[in-house]
Amino acid sequence: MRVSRERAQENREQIIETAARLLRKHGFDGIGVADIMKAAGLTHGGFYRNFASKDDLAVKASERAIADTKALLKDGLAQQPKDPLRTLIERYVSSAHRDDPGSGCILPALAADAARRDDPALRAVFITAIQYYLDQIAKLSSASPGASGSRHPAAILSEMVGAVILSRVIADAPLAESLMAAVVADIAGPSPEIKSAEK
Amino acid sequence: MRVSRERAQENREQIIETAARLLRKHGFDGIGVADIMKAAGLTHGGFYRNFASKDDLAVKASERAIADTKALLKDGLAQQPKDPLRTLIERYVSSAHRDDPGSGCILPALAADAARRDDPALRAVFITAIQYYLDQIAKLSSASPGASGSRHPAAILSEMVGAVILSRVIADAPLAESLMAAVVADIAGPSPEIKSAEK
DNA sequence: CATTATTCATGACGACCATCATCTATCAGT
DNA sequence: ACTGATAGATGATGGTCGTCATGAATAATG
Repeated sequence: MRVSRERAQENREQIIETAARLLRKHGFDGIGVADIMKAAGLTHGGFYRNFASKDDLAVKASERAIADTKALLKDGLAQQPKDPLRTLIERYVSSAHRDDPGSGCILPALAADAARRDDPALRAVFITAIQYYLDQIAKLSSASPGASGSRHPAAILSEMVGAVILSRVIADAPLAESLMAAVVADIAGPSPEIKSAEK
Repeated sequence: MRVSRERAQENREQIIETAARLLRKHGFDGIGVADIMKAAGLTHGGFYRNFASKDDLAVKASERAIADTKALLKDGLAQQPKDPLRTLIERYVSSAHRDDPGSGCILPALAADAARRDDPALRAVFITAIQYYLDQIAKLSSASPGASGSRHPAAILSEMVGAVILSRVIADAPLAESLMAAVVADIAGPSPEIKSAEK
């Protein structure tokens, strides 16, 4: 059952895309190769022609997930150019992000899983993601009129990641909403509406 | 192969203790019932007389892990009564905690895993842990001379949890050390030695 | 001391896992 | 059009998983 080169490449992309979603949703150990292939519209047979191992796919899927997240962030910032740090935080620490780990940042979704494997390639991907966020936060901080100009980017990133993870365990409970609101206000300052109302 | 009631109870405790350690270290899906039992000095046969399922053990092991952490925190605070918030943060966001998830807080170790299961009992355990930390931080914040008196406890807890998770992916790299240092300083203010040197 | 109850070991069960061998159909190059 | 290469389907492999049935050995009970 051979298929055109072009189509084979599309299939490969589809596998990575699907894996990026399912691995973030179910964890590295929570989803199998066969299920990923089925979700990608294929059978498990062709897997090892495309990837050396499941771990190999995990690396490539994580890279893809980061690339997607970067693009998403770029779009978001372009849409709301003023107070970009607030825009980042409000999108990151949100119920939308909490409820859809499959298309969210890999750090809250998979960092704990990645930390348990001693796969240097996988770790490198996550370190790259962290560095990216640190750079981005540093840049946005200096360009923002917010209250957190002086905080270290590592502190802000830690807070963002922790908030999403905690809100995901809490799930629907109101505690999650108040936690997220507290974190957003802590990083970006009180919301502009409130600030103007106080005047 | 019957054993005294007392001994049976000890075995049960041993299983929970061992599970608390191994689950935190390897994740819920990273370690099996047989391995846990073996590490506890038993075979896998007697497991289902003690626990209804592996999920049941996960709940009880998580509860145990929290209880141990509470005791550890209490001891730590008793040893260094001044500036208790700083004491908490310095112990929580440390390379010792980063390098030994098996005896550390369940939140960075297992919250992401717990968030993926829809086991209300397990979630409840984690929510209890979060509430405990929030209460504790609120109490210690007001009793501390540090700079973070006005921050919301949820913001501080998120930052602590995120910092430990991120430092675990980064592992040995110097980036982890600088991240942890930044977070400690962010929450507890610059270290007292530095502060006194500035005078 | 005899009987009963119960803890744990041995072993098996079906399900799932990652991985690979083989085969088939069809694309790519001639 | 013919032929070799190859993507992907089918199916098997050995291993591991959670769970349970059985049995042996001994503590608890009378």
